[in-house]
Amino acid sequence: MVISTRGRYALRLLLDLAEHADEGFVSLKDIAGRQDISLKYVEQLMPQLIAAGMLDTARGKSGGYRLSRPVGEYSLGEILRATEGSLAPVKCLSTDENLCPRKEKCETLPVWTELDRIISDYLDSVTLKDVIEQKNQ
Amino acid sequence: MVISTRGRYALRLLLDLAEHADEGFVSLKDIAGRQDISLKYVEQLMPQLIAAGMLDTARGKSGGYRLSRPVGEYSLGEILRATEGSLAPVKCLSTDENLCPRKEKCETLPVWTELDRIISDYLDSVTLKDVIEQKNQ
DNA sequence: TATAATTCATACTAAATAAGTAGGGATTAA
DNA sequence: TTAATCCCTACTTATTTAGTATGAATTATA
Repeated sequence: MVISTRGRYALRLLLDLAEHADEGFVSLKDIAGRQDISLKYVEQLMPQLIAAGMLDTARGKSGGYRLSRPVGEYSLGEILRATEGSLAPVKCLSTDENLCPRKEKCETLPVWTELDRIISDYLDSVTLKDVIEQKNQ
Repeated sequence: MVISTRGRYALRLLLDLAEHADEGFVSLKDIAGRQDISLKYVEQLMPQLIAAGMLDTARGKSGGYRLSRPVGEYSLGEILRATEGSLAPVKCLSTDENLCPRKEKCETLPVWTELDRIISDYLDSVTLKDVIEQKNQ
């Protein structure tokens, strides 16, 4: 799995926000309810999305979240990278670079690198807007 | 991670066999030694590769393994699917299909389906021969 | 100004998966 | 006959994923 629950939930959460963009700040409770996801779990995804500059927030009563940009300006790559940390399909490519001692002579590394590029290219090319309009293929 | 140690090891193992194809049956001990992988761990990958018809084996003393086809006829997709079980980038796509109750109405499913297709297409297009000749890009 | 609804922060727990070990049986060339 | 090999199954450990729990800080609103 390149993409775990964190990334999938984050995406659904941003889509929900996009679809309720006219309602001002939307509370996580509402989103979690609609999306049928644990409130407490989703709360943990927020800091990373905020750090990535994807959301405006309002604290306190009647607070909530709001997209900070037009929906066409969120790529899935950005969203998933923010929540997953990495989209690398093999361990060799993620975490710290000097991990694998075979790196230099490894015959398979070029394949992983290319696969990684293909995955990233695709996910970077699709935006929230595309998903909402179902222009994914 | 789409691809875990199992798949990476299996690939290296088949590459090693390809590069020693002129030596007849090659023992796992030799391969594991050269590739610096635990013999006992690699032994567990073999049944799946054999079941997939990728190898000829000889049991008993001076036995071992041998590729059963020309190197150009092994795609990485086949190798990795045999050892990993699935190459699906999200859980929604693998295991049993009726897993997710949101399946019907899910807005994100088309993206995962397309990503899955892209990954499979690439891995199915590269063969052991390509890797050996470093024609991966 | 009190209160209830919210975000925000941190720690903990449980479940699942990945990775590796271990022991020994079956087979067969030498 | 023996040593080297494949083959089979069970167990163990480490890592990651997923989810719970507690509660402090903030703020609109009654």
